[in-house]
Amino acid sequence: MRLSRFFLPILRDAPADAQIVSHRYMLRAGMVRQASAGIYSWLPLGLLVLKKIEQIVREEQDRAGAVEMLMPTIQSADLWRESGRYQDYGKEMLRIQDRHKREMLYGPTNEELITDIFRYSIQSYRDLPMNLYHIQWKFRDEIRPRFGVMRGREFYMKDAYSFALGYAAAVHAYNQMFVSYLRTFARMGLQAIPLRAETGPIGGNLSHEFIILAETGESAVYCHKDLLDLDISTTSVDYDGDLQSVVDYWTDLYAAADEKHDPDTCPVAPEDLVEAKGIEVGHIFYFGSKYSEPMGAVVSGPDGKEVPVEMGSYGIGVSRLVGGIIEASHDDDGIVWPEAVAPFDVGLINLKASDEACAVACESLYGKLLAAGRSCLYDDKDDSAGTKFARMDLIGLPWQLIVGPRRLRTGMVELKNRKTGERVEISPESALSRLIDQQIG
RNA sequence: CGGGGCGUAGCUCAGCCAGGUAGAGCACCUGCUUUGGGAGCAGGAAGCCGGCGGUUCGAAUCCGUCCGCCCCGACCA
Repeated sequence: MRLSRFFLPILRDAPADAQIVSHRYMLRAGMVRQASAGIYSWLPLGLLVLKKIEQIVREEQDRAGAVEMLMPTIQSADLWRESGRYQDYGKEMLRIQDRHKREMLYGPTNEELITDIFRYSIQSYRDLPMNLYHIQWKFRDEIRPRFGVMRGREFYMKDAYSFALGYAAAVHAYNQMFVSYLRTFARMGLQAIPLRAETGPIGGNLSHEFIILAETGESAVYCHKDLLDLDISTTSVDYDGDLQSVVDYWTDLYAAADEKHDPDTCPVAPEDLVEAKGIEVGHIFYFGSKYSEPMGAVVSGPDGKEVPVEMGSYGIGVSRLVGGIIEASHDDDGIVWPEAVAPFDVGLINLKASDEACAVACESLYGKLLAAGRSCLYDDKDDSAGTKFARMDLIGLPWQLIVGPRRLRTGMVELKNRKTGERVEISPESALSRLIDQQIG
């Protein structure tokens, strides 16, 4: 993408509304624009990141055996009356009427809808287990939306729903999601910590939330320091095999949210205890027959008798992750995208657009990067060098390929790593081979 | 929903206390000079001062009301 043809409304000053760093950088980098309280338009740069995250989530869900589908944003109130949640959910649910005065709602979650689909289609235990997910916009009319996309009212979420016969199978489905969440967040360059959690309005009796550590996180977290060093990528995972050992490995070490942590009874020695701030990016629930029973989602078991299916639901806040990753990865100059979620792999800077040699060199590099399958934002604008550097640092692409007349006279360009700040003077050919041949992103 | 605050140009803000016909920086447009860390000079365009009502000869400024937004708290992917 040529910057001259892209839509990247950079702000030099952050709007006064934005308080936390991710919100400020998202606005300054032209990723989002607020439409109203807690509701955002996703501008091109933000959408690219949102899609990258979405795709990683999708791939890991698929890998874990979940099957993608798509449910609507608008739901009928009738289903929610069946489960009893039409009353329970309260004002957080946005209720609307259609022209026939039918009561509708903008879905805050989809347990009812998926249970309805399931009961209509599945009658036999032979079709179980099953895990269906979708990635769709949700709306929760938060009392106080804040922190940009971190706590919007409208948000993009992956939600999966598992159906199983019996407790053991249901827990296996739960464990599958548990492990896939660890993998999902690890791929985004995040260290996620699973915390035993309350089940809240979703219901049930087994639940974990996944939080990532960031200084600006909303809640305090206490955990054993070794938990921060666990790495799921070194564990080979067989989703059909026994996952309990993996789950145990990740839950044996102490980890507790602020409200559950008691310094007096904490089993971890003070020198091993880490206190940090966290952002919740995922939450999984096992809730048995809470919905299947009232809604009549039953299957015939091996003995021919009907039993309600055991369910779980599993959410990842996709749009929240965009902000969460920035919270976890930025510096004073701007965002520092992990390569896996960066909107472009490479930022190509032409320091002097009016210089013929620079333009020719940049065009060549740009073409070769694209031909090799690398995404590249080519800054071909006629701005001063300082402006270009500051802008590219702000939007945080992992690699900057800098072409200026001074170095080009000796046939060299410069390659800068956004994260480390390391710059090397290098030939264009070497730069290309480093960007293309090496596994980046 | 309780408490606090703010709405003036795309963004950051001044002006309001003490009423007199709209300001700055950045961004934008034109020209020239610049080009390795947010360039310089000159010129230009841009605002029903959140809406409505009131007081007044006169309201961005004072009063009332509504709307929007932000922050703190209780709730949440």
